Amino acid sequence: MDVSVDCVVFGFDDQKLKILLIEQRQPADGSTIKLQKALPGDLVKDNESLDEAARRVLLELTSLEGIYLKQFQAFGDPNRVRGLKDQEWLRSFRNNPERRVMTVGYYSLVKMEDFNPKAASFAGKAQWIDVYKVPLLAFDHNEIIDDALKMLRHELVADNIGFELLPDKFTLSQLQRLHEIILDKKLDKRNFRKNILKNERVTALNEKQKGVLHKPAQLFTFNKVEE
Amino acid sequence: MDVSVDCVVFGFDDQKLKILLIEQRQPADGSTIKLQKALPGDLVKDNESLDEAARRVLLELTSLEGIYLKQFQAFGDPNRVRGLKDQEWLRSFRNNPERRVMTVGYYSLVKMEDFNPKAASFAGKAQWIDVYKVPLLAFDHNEIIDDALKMLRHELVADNIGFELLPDKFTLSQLQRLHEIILDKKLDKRNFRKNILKNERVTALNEKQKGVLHKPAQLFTFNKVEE
DNA sequence: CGAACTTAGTGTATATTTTACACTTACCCA
DNA sequence: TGGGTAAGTGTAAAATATACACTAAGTTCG
Repeated sequence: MDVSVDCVVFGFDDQKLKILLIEQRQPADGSTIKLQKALPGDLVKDNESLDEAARRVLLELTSLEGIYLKQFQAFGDPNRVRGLKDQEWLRSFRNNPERRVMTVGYYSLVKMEDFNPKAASFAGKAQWIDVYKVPLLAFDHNEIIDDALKMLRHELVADNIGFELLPDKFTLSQLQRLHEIILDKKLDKRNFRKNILKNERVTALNEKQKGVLHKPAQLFTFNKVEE
Repeated sequence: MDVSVDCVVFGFDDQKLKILLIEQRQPADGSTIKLQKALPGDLVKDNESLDEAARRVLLELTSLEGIYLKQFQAFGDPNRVRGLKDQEWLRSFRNNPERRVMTVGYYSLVKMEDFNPKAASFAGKAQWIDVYKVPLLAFDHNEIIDDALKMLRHELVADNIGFELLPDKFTLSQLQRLHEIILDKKLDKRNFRKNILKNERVTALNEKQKGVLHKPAQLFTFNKVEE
C-alpha cells in the first residue's frame, strides 16, 4: 500500500472562506487522462514522517513555513484511490495500475496576505475556491474537505484558532465575520467581543484601521505563546 | 510502506481502567527475538478498509462484535517500526528487513463482563493491564496509548461515552467511579447525578442492585439510538 | 462646512448553568 | 436492634451566557 498526505488549506479573504485546490491528472477509465481539481497532496517519502510530508507539500504549494497544520483523519477505503498522483502516477501506473493508496488528511490555516502564488512551485496551477462551492473533485477529496471543515468548526470555537486566518493586525469585526462565515450563523457583536477580549493573548494595538469610509476600527493582534 | 492498525482496548473492572496488551515477538537488534508487550494490531489487508482492519483485530482478540471503536490518530514516524508484526514479521523480515510501517490508532471500549478470554483466538496471550501502570512497550505503543487516553478523556465528557465500559445495567455510583478514575479527579455526587440524568437516553430500571452489604442502588441502563 | 452615510464601539438586566455543600434512607450483618 | 456502609436527595450562591439599541468617529458629497 502507498501512503499519501492531503492538505486542506483554508484561507479567508474577508468575504469568503476558501480552500486551495490544484489541477491534477487522473486516470478516468484506466488509460485516458482527464483534468480534475484535487487537494494538494503527495506520497509520503521513504524517510519522512507524515507531518514532514504535509509540511513539504505545503511549502511547495505556498512557499510558507511555520503555518498552522494539523492532522485530522486517515482515509483508507480500499477503493478510494487506485494509482498514484501528479508526476508520480503516470510512471507507476505502468508498473502497478492497481496500487492502493491511503491518505492522511491535514488541514492548514494560512493568512492570505502572506500567500504569494508567484513564489510557489505550483504557481498558476493552484487556485482558491469558495469552500461552500467546491466542485466534484478527484477521489474522495470532497469527503476529506467535509471532514476538515467539521474539524475546523470545532477547533475554531474550542481553541480560538481563527487568528491564523487573519493578518497579524486585524479588527474585531473581521474576526467576527470570519467566525460567522465558518460557523454559518450570525453572532451578537457585543457578546462576541466580550468573549474574544477575555482571551489574554489578544491585545489592542495603538493603531487604527486606515482608508475606510467610516469610523476606523481599533486594530488587535494575537500573541503566540512560546513553548 | 506498510500500513497497520493498532487498537487501544479499554476495559473497566469497577476499580481500575485497563487496556488489553498482547505478547509479541520483536527483533531486538535485527536478528534475535525478544518477547515484549504490545498493542493488538495487524497489517491492513489488501482488500479491507482501515476500519475493517481494526474490527477484524478486535474480533480476533475479543470475539466481540459491535463494540465501540474509533480512529483517533495516524502515526508515521519513519523510524517507529522497521519490520512487521506477529506471524507476518518473521516471514517478511527475510525479504525486506527495513520495511517501514505506519499505523492508524484506534481506541475501543469493551464491557469487561462480555469479554471471554477463552473464546478469543489470542487466548492466554492477551492480558488486562492497569492503564496507569503500563510497562515499556514495543515500538511507539506507549505514545499511542497516551494519545488514546487523552482522546478517551475528551470524549468521555463531551459525548458521555462511559456507558460503553459498564455492564448493561449499572448504578450511578459505578458510572461516577468510572469517570473519576478516567479523569483522575473527584466529582461531586449530586452534581454528577444531575448531569447524567438530564441525558434522556439514561433510564432507570425497575430493579435494584443485589447482594451488597448496604443500601442497594437503583439500576440504570443506556438506550442506544437506532440510526 | 455641514448633512448623510457607514461601520465601530459600548453596558445592563435576565436567564441559564455550574458549583458547593450535609443529612437521611435502606439494606446487611453480628 | 444497633452499627456499618453506601445510596439518595435539594437549595442557595456564583459564574456564565444571552438579548438587546443607541452614540461615536470617520468618509464623501453637495
